[in-house]
Amino acid sequence: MPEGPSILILKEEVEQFSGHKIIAVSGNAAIDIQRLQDKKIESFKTWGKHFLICFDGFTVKIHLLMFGTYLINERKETPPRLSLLFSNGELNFYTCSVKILEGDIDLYYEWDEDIMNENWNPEKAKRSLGKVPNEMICDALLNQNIFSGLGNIIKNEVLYRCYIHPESLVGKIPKAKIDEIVDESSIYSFEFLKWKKKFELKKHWQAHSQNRCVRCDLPLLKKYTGKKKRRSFFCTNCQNLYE
DNA sequence: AGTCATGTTGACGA
DNA sequence: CTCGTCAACATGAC
Repeated sequence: MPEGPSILILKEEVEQFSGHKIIAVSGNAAIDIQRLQDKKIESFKTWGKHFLICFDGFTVKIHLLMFGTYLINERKETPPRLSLLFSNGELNFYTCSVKILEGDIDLYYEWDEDIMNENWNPEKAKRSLGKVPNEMICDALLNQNIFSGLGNIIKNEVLYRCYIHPESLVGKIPKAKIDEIVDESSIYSFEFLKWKKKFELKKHWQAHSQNRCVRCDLPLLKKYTGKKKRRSFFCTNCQNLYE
């Protein structure tokens, strides 16, 4: 379900509840959910794939992992992990991780690591990449403390766009190419967001889950790459391997 | 019907 | 102690 852009869509969809009081709370989340009863939501925030419900003094962190879903003003048959009722509607989360972060949320997150945050700092990402020269770029891109919000789809599309083989070592990739990858990670994420809203995301995939290179027409290779062993789709003809 | 996937954490052993 | 590996979680698309 979620990479960073999908979580931004979630945030947009629930803004109608920001500032509202929770008039009933239920669910099977492993936290003291009654604590949310009658509390007013100060704001919704996101840090990459983390969805944050901020209250006075604490924050509920929701991570949808691979299969998490949510419904607004609708319910499923299965019991919700967390269900919030407001005077103007309801918000239900299923099969997700729910945790509580105590105190000031700014102490938990470096907002400038989030590739879709208005304060995203690409120079910081480049510095962080400089510290992991022996990692494969496919792993480094998925590192949430360097590219918060970047997921496997974005990884594959960015590397394809930049002509970089996923198993390239970070320290061997020319600096200009590193800059391009860093910039493209944010650019592609916002295109992902735009296409996802129009329900036409998959139509625009050039590498992820694709069989053939649209540039040279050769078959794409599918391989579980790097320490993270996530699926990579790439063209060994068009994407350069730096090792 | 079995396989696989937009993800992360924690346990365990070398 | 640290590293790598693996299980666990859990749903829906094909």
